[in-house]
Amino acid sequence: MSIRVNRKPGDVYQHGDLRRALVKAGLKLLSESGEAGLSLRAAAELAGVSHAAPYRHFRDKHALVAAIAEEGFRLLTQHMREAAAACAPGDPLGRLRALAHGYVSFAVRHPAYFRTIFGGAVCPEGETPPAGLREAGAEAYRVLRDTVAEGIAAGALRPGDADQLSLAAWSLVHGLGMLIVEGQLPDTRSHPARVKAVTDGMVTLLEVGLRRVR
Amino acid sequence: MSIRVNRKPGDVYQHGDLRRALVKAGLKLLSESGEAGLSLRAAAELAGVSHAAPYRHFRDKHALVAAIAEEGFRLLTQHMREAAAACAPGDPLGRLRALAHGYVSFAVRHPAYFRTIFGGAVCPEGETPPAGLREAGAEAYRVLRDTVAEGIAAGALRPGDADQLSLAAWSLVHGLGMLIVEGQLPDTRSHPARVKAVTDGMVTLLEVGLRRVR
DNA sequence: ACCTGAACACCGTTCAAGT
DNA sequence: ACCTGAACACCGTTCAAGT
Repeated sequence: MSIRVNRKPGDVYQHGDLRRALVKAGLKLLSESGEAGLSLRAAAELAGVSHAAPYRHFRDKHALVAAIAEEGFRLLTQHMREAAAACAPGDPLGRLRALAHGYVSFAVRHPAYFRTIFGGAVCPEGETPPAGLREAGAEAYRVLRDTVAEGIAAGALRPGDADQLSLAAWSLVHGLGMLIVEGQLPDTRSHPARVKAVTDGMVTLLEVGLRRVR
Repeated sequence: MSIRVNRKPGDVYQHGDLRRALVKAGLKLLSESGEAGLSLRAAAELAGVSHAAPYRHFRDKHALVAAIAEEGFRLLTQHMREAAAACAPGDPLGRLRALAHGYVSFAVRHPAYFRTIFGGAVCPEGETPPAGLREAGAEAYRVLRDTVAEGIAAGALRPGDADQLSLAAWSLVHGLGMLIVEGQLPDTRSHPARVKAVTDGMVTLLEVGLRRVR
């Protein structure tokens, strides 16, 4: 048996890392050409392999897209965490607001990632997304839920089921992000200031609604 | 000039109605095979014409999908109206709740329509959906906004900007519908009772938040 | 074990040609 | 004016064959 050590100039991935290289290529394709530009063959070409090679690592295109979406979801979670980190500790309402801004601003800044994460290409229609992607989603949800629970415990939020409040908050920012990205809110499309204002207004509404009445 | 009166057995559309026949074929494909089954060629075949014929009526596939989405949006609006009609007049809060249930239940019952209406296939990425689809969206929004305005005027809802409240309500139900349809809420996927319960809880939360404090 | 190249069925789009 | 049929470039997927 021989292990190839020298790679040809065209090779852009390390031996054994084709899977990772394909995911990275997919993210690049999404950034540069949008969802329409994401094809299995283009990802293979970017990774420097034949169009059939990806099938060694992914059962079908859905599986590749799901892996790309999982990576995108972790970027979204990181984006939310960073937005919240700028906030003073012990201020769950401010943290909630920061998470909301982080979520919506990620959607606006990376529309192709956002669409892919929550799009139907991730698995056959009618099926549930694969475990890795669901776990990435659960991680993002946990960040939100922890903040909501903290807010309830601190008495800043109206007492209630933390999951119900969290799901409502998620639906709110997710719906807003989707409507903006899909062009249903023409005023906000590519008007960052308008996006921020609309998000702010909506978060204020959420806060007013969820705040504990004193 | 001659007008063809007799159609061959394979013809399924009236002369001059190919456009309508293609939209109808598209809706059928969506219902039966989902988004993946919606192709220009399949729609043409269902309508009984060659794969090149649609280009007489639609500039490209985006234009056909947009026309199908417009029709789907009008079905969604009708679904909302019917849900609200079962409600006592002069009860804006109940009407708002009915609209929310109508919106989410349409998403669950017609996931392929819902995905297509708000999906990226409706126009090239980065562009705004065509006028017809935007008007269909504006019509649905008006139904919601009128109810919100009525609620404010009647003193049932907290005073405020009707557009801001309406956008928040739309985002909430849209986000919930999307998360369910895309399989992000595994508990609700194909569990109608659970969907109803979750929607109900969220609408209650919305009501509590928006209700005028007495 | 991992990848290649040919092959297949499908797709969107264009265009000369037919009526 | 409206549609057809061939053609082109692309796609996902499979499979025998190579190392």
